[in-house]
Amino acid sequence: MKLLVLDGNSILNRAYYGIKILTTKDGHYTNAIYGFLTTFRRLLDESHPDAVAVAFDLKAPTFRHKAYDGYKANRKGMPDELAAQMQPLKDIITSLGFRIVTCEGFEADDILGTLAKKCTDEGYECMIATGDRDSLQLVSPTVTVRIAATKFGKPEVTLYDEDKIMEVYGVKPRQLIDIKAIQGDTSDCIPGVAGIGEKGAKDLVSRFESLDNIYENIDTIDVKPAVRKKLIAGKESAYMSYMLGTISTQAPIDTDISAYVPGECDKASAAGLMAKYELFSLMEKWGLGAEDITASASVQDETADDRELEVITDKPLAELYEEMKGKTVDFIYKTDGEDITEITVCVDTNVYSANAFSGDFMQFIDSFLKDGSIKKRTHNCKPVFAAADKYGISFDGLVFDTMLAAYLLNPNAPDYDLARLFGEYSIKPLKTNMPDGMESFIPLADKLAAELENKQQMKLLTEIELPFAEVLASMENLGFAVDRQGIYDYGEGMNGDIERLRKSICDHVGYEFNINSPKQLGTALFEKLMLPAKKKTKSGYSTNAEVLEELRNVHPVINEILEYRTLTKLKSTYCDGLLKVIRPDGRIHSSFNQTETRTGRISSTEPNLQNIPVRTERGKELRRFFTAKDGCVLVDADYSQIELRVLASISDDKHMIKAFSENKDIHTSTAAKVFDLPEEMVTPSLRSRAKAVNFGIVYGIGAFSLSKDIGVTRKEADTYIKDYLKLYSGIDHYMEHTVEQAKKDGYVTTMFGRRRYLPELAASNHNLRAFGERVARNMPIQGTAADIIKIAMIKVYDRLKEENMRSKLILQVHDELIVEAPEEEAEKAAALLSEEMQNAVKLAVPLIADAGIGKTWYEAKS
DNA sequence: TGACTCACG
DNA sequence: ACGTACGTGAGTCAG
Repeated sequence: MKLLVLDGNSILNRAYYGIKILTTKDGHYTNAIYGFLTTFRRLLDESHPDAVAVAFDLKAPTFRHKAYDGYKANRKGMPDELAAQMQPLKDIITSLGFRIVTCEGFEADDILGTLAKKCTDEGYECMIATGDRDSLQLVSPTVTVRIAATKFGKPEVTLYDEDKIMEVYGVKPRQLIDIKAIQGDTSDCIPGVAGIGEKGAKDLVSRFESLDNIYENIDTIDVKPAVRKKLIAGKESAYMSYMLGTISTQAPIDTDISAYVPGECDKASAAGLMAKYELFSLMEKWGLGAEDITASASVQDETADDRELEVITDKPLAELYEEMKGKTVDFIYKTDGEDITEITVCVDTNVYSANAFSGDFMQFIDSFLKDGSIKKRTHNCKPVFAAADKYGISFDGLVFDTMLAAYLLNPNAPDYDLARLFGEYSIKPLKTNMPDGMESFIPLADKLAAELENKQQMKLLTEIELPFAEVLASMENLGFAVDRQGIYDYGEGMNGDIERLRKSICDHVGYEFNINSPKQLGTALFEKLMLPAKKKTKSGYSTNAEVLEELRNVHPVINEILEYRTLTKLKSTYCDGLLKVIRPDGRIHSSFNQTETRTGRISSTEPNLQNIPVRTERGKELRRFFTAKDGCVLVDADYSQIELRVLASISDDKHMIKAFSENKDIHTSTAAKVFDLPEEMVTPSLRSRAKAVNFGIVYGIGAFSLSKDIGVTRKEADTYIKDYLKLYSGIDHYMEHTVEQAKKDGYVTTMFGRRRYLPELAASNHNLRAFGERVARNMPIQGTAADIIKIAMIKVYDRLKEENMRSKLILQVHDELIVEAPEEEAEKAAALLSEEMQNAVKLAVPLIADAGIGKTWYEAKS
């Protein structure tokens, strides 16, 4: 018989601090539950116990604070975010069939001790799993301790037997109590012997065996007089500490080991709970599947959908197409990354599959996709738009996309994979004679559609995200022409400078080292050259540009390091990076992700074309190699101050609206107001401070960060902000109102109904909550701007098509659009672009977009 | 894999 | 008492 005993509280605690905060979409914290169950599973798999007990302290344990927490230390309980996870975890453990043990007046440790002793008495093996080291004293030939830690979000288990303890501590397990009795333990309020610490205690016990031995021979043992004196003075305290430090083996609990043999797992309730806490990745590990969620009570009480799907295999595709006309059709598909290779469609309750080997597959795809009378629902429409675009067929009649819908419902989700969505939304599959995914897709689509209606986001989906996916697909297919040779030469041209700098830097330091390693660089600068270290990071000295900037005048090597960093960044990320992704057509085809950001912006990957250098002249040069194909030019237009205009509009601030309506330079206008000067008197320096304040306001601002940004004292920065908010009282009011509303609703929204949930606002952790508040202030602004440019892009795309122009939209960089236009169309395209951008939506202030034309991105950017 | 750094809006 | 602005992606190092 083998018993596994878990110290529930300490493992939960370790899990909580070892895994970054995780919440479900409605704000339940789950990171500790997740970590605990991962560790638990691992322990079971590694030790194969016959019986399992999970011990918990009865009252919420006091979270151990370090001394500087002062008098509050004893009153501060565990963080709310952790306490809230306790009961759900216990429920899950119970439903999995395991027994939880608690005992009034005894700690979890004592339960471990009692069960370990009982096992020893009965000749059983006992395995203890815990997060802290107190239990190591229980180790014996038949009792082992596994110290479970969670590092980098992964469970780590270290096994301690007698040998390992001897190796680490140099003593036998029982002697750990003696050491503790002398050393003490502040976190457990064990005094020990005053004046003797870890080293001294270890030394004494390893030389003289035990506390008793030491005191019995206190006059004759070989120790320094000072130590002897401390020992004598602390004798009473030592013996009291010994008692406090000894784990009880007498807790009045059920010690019939066979009573801890796990019972049947109640799959339905375990799966129901895991689904409720969105712990889908755990379900598989615990042998639970989607069918178990279905069986769970939380799903059963919902109105059952008893439609039954029938898979039909022998209908000619041409007939199938006829059958679909005028109906709503659900389809899911597979691609090989390029083309659609397989499609499954559902008409009424009949399911049909076809793949690239079916006779008239392409013909079918063509007629199916282009027929707008067929209303289509699918998951992830962009690749379908891309494939259709590639073959020159149109894709019409799309009315719903579960991926985009799920993103709108909650942009915080880790991904939008179908399998995860089935779990998250507790989907009960329809009955079918041949499961292929459609049986779950249909109820998912129905459910998401109902949710979107509920939250009044259906328009956002059908009028923005769905048509926008088509625009993105087109941009991905088109790509951006580049001058391969130009990029290559530019990169090669830097090699000499990089090597010269590398040599010189190593000469300054006095030895060869890897400048790319922040660790080695930190050592070189702050230990070898003894430069004053400003900031520290978790793992050492900070060497970022901000820190180095301040050391510029301290040592000539700093300048070279900064230059080295700039050049190697340009070389590796941009030159080497871009050269790797140029396709045979001479163009770079970035991927645009529509469901990545929490604000509604898109992101660009492989490569990221949204962070091509522009702020420095040397970096900006790269844009000379982003060109238009022969006979074409680039038209580039960007919004002027779109976020501040959005802010002026949604906050309805009369001063800011006035400034924009009069087409004023907003930063100058702000400076004039905040510093109480006529606009003509605003110096560039004052303007740039005002600019920083405007930025700060958009980001949710703090006086400290603002002061750092513009180099004034914190107090001055604070005055700027106060004055600003007094002058722009509409903004002040808006900011307060938004945060208040967010706390009430749990989410914020853009002008177009895009949402972002903010579980952080309910956090007890001050920093986390403050972060939530900044996000609450920023997201509606950034998100509304993102909505606006999406609308503009759809309009530009449609107009170019309508007017039969050959100009094409090829890139978006948040507030900037780039069109590749035949030379003869350039002027018209530029006018069209600015016009559609400016008229995308109607705000309380005008939207301004300036367009430029040029052969390269460098020249086109106005 | 996470931490650090730095490129962009 | 605390820590320090919003949103991204990529390259590099080191454990």
